[in-house]
Amino acid sequence: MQRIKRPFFARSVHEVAPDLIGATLLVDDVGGRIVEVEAYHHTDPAAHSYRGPTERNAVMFGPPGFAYVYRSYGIHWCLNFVCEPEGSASAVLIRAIEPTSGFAKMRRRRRLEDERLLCSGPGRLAQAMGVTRAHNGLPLDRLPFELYAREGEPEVVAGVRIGITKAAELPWRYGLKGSRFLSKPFKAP
DNA sequence: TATGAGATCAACT
DNA sequence: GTTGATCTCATAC
Repeated sequence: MQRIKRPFFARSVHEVAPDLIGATLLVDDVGGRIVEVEAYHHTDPAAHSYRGPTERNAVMFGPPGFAYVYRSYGIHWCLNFVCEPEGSASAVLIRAIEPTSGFAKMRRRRRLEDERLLCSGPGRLAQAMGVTRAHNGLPLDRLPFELYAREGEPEVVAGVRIGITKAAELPWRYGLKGSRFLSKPFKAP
């Protein structure tokens, strides 16, 4: 498998997001195939970067190809990939993964048997893969991250984003068509 | 199947 | 003090 390098992320978040569907993401050898993502652009009221830099979102304003990890609802961690030229503060939220390696670790961390629910949601996949604040600002082309390009062209579907109230109508959610590991189904065309 | 509470942190009013 | 890029568990249809 071909490793994804940092320049891959130095493009519009709207190109990078669908291109990530089908790619393989591992953190300390635990992870799988990316089946669902959402794009967040700095001009987007729903993006953390919309109102400018803060201590939390500082990584989003840095160079592309780095991980932005934040605390969600005080409970969960969520993993993003920073995109576009440095300073444009756009990122892709990784929302669901089809587990392919490290099942034992994921089950232990999640205290859950059901494979389908191990990584089907941003908070769930971060917990299963052991992603925390410690990963915020780390480069995606170096350990503990491993990111491999997809082979072939998967069928990608788009839809409206989930769980947000601002700019909720924008169709910036992308998924692998027919995957049973999506956090929620995409509406039929 | 669907709705509701609770957990609990950082940004914002 | 309120809200949110969430998830789990409980209770009600």
